[in-house]
Amino acid sequence: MKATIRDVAKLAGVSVATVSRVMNQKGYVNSETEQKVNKAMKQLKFEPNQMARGLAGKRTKTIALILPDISNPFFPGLARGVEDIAQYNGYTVILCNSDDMGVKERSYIEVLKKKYIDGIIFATNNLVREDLERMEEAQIPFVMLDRAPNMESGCVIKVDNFGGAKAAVEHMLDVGCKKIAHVYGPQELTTAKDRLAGYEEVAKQQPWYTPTLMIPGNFTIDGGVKAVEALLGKHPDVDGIFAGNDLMAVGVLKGLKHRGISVPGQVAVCGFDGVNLTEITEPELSTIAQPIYQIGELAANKLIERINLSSTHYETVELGVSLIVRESTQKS
Amino acid sequence: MKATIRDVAKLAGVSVATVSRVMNQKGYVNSETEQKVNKAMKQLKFEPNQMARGLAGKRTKTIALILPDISNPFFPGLARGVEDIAQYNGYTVILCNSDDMGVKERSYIEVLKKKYIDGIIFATNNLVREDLERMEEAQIPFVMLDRAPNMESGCVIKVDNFGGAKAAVEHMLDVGCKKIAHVYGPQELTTAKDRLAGYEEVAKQQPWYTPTLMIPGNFTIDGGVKAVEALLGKHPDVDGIFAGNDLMAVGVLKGLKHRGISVPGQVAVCGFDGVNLTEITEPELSTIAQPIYQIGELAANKLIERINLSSTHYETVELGVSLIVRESTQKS
DNA sequence: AACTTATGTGTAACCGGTTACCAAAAAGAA
DNA sequence: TTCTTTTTGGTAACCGGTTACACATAAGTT
Repeated sequence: MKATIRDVAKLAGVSVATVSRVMNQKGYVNSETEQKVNKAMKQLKFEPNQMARGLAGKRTKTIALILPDISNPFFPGLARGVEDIAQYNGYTVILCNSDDMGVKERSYIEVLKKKYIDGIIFATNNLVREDLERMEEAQIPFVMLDRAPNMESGCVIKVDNFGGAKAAVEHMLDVGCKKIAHVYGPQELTTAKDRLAGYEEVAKQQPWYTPTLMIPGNFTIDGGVKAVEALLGKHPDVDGIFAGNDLMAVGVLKGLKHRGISVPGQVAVCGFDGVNLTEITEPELSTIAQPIYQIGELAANKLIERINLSSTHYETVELGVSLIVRESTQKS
Repeated sequence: MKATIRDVAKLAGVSVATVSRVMNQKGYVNSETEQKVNKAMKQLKFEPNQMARGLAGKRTKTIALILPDISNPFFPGLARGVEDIAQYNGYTVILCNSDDMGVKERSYIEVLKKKYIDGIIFATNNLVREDLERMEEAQIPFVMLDRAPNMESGCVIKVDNFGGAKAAVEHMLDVGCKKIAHVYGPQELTTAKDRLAGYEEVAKQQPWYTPTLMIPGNFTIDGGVKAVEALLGKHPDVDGIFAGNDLMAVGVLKGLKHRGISVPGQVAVCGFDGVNLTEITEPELSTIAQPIYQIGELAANKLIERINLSSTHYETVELGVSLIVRESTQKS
């Protein structure tokens, strides 16, 4: 039925080793022989069995992307970046949703190990040091997104959350806000923590600064809605809200709308992430955009680089973010 | 390093065949022997190498999901449904973005074949009959989404696009619309075609019906925006627009906003699909919701069923859609 | 001419499972 | 007691590649 390397060898009148050498461009092969082999491969429509290759050579040309939830609007773009680069380099990507649960992540790692995956990209935050160490032992290259760099190996890709948050608050001051609140995400996440820190850095310099202007929002739309309630109770006079991510910013918009407060007229709103949905809200949301797609690309590129070089040295890359000004902060 | 089946056999004092039998619960094994083997497996932390299993047994416990673009808001939910079911059944899913290009899809199929994937879910529409036939020959089970059923094998999952479109138009008539336009998607897609047909079915009965009320919109936000321009030129008096999908509905909303036309006051708008972003527009969008997540689940379940039964008979399942009424059609 | 070194190709073991086939012991039937 | 039939378990081939090692020639050095 399907041609094997031995069929090709027989047809070309050479040994399997030679065929293998031709396929993989490895070792010495006389160019005439090579022609013969190539012709035989064409003729038999030979397709090397990846399974067999994997077994013998320990390479599967498959990587995995573990993320919390592909339904979260932040991740499709990232996944797309990863997939495009993977595809370009002949890799295939396995998608894993962990719902941000450590157990699920660990169980995925086990499965992936058994499948001899070549490497893993973690867009999650629940693995403890120990888990990562086990990855190293198992010699599985990996890259992490938005992690605190407390390892001696592995690659971490992050964006300038601190700087981005500062830029957001400064921008809001620029457009004339006199009292800016911050709705922050889960503090176990470095991203959320850094953004909060960025807010505080700038806010602390302001006369209106007070800790109760910082409200938890859980990184969800609903969290944003609730945060507005909580906030307006204590500070009916806020005129700017910086949300720790776009989802919460959308929630904030909803909450304000519900209260009959106009945006940006009475309150300016700024998000963080730059997901597509910031363009379809009314008003459109100003936001600190992360280069989401590029992060995916970079992660995949770094991973593939590590796979090829079987290098494991610690490395961290920080990408910049950019302020995108839209209607939600046009106070003038 | 890693324990193999032979290590286990040696430790348990049995043969590899017995170990394999225990692992796979196949053939006769004395329960005492089984205990011994299980103990040995525990002790050595034996993890069967999936690669080897695949090579020998032709099963990889991996399925693929080929879709146009995971960044399109319709697909993350679908992918999530697929992944959840796959995961539950011990399968792993490979994600492939085809950008709706036949070439890419075909090239993916080739790659996936080489990787001995167990089955494929197509959420795309560019494969010709010939391609599908080749899949059958290769004995790869597959299920398709929203395809015209012109095959004698394969599983097709679809939703009631025709009925949904009718329901949308009827709903708009109910709320008092006197002239309803339709922005339709690419007619190569059965989904778009069926929705257009559904619109026509109801609209034709109305005194205001005229073909120029049907405008192409390309299934994109921008297409929706442009469609509004085109439409308002010819029919400044429309008071209802039914968009063939939510993305275009969002575009329509944007276009109307730009023209200073109020929704739903002057014009009611209804979308189709039920993607999340319909909840964050202003006003929130009424839409015909597809059970997106469930479609993914069903597709995965059907595929796995086919893999297990190696059945190939033609089958088509149609799911219902539901009208979700939100602000954009509350004319009263 | 004698000795290296580079080039070209084949043999066979190996990766780690699955399974067809065979043999022996235990249980049941005649 | 003897002859099936059912259990139980081992041997070894096989899946389809990769690659260490051996061997033969050609080319380059002294």
